[in-house]
Amino acid sequence: MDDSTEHDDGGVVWQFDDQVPDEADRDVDYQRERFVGTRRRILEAAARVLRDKGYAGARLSDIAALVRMRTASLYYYFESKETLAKEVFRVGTRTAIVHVGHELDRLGDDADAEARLAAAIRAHLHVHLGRSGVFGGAMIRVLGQAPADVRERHLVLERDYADLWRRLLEDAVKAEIVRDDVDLSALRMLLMGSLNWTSEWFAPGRLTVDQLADTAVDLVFGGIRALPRS
Amino acid sequence: MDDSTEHDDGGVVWQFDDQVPDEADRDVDYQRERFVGTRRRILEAAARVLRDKGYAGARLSDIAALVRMRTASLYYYFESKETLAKEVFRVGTRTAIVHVGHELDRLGDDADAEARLAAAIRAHLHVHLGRSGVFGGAMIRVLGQAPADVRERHLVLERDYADLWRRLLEDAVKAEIVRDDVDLSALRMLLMGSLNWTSEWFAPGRLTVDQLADTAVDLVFGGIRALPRS
DNA sequence: GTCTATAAGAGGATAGAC
DNA sequence: GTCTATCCTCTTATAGAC
Repeated sequence: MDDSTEHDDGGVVWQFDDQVPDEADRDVDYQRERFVGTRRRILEAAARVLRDKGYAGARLSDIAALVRMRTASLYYYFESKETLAKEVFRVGTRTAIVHVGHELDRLGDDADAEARLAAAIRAHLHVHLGRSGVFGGAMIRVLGQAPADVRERHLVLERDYADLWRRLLEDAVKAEIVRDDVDLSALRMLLMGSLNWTSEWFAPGRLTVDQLADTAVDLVFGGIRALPRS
Repeated sequence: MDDSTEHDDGGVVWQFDDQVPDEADRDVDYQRERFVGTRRRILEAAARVLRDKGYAGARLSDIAALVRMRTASLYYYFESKETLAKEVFRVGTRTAIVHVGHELDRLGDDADAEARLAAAIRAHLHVHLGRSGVFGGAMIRVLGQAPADVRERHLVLERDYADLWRRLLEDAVKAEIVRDDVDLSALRMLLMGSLNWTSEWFAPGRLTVDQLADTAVDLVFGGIRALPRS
């Protein structure tokens, strides 16, 4: 087991990347777990506050209050607000990459391009709308207004995720599952928009996440036009 | 002519709502125009800064700098940061409502439901991606993190715009243009997400706004699936 | 690990000159 | 109308006790 651990969330496993400070004396597992656990609670609180208040509006005191701490105590876990935010964004994107990748692996390589694309759509929605969807929501809403430093460093990861989707779509075009007469980048971004925006409006109730995912897959592939009577 | 004036923007007419302070002595048209013009330049600068920095991160000094003023001078036009932001959001939504409505009127009532829906999609994209698309971008990105007061007051307008789309879609379902086997709210929000998200990634270049709009209409109606060889 | 106390600076807002 | 000067509050971050 490497230094990345798991936080189960209805199938979605959030990709924290728990780094214990080097200098600290943590040869006792219990201490390590405690440290890591608190660090995560802070990250989750930070994600929530970032999403709701924006980057500048997210006060460390709000985050601290959510985990019942004083502001100053946060500095035991993160060196600055910037570091904390960077980590929230990293968790958001890395989780999406890993979870979508995982679901694709589960399908196996012999699954057809349509099944793979559908699985990716479902997985992406589960990441964004699951119990810990705050990370996705925070990233989507706030990344664009974070300091240039934070944003630029994150572009690398973002590109990885974009590449994943680009490949999925290219494969689907080659397999003649997806039409080849439209700009594939535009198609991809229109699709991502549709999925990402769900975190702005969806709340389980009339529809479950699974039902929404079914609807999305259905509409994405078939469009909204009524089929002619047969 | 009422107190709402026009700012041409490639077909999209931004709906400013220029209110001259009551107390002021503005019987000279020239003075009024000057006041209104400056007010708009401030609103546009505010929209840009809000979009790029978020609500809390948008400094009045940034906005003032864009219009080459000192921060204090802004208070001659707006009583607070909140008032200014409220007005930016109002311009964003009102413009969308008016412009989409206008384009629908141009079609006339005898246009079929598909043409009307397509026109609305195109109009929405033009509002968000036109030269003054900052207003739409600002609203979409920032409304969710604005103070509760600002947000709640804006919900009324938002609802008007949502109703417009709801009606368009319901009509299209009745006309058997749009399928009736999926949750119409989900369909509407997936569509809006797709369109709204464009302001996060689209830049005219490989595609023009018109070409993107064509692609979007095409994909929304027909979906991404390749048609079987005929 | 978490706290209290406090330094250091930023940013919204007001007063009043020009 | 726009400016300079200033007030006041809030927020990040550090120091050091427990």
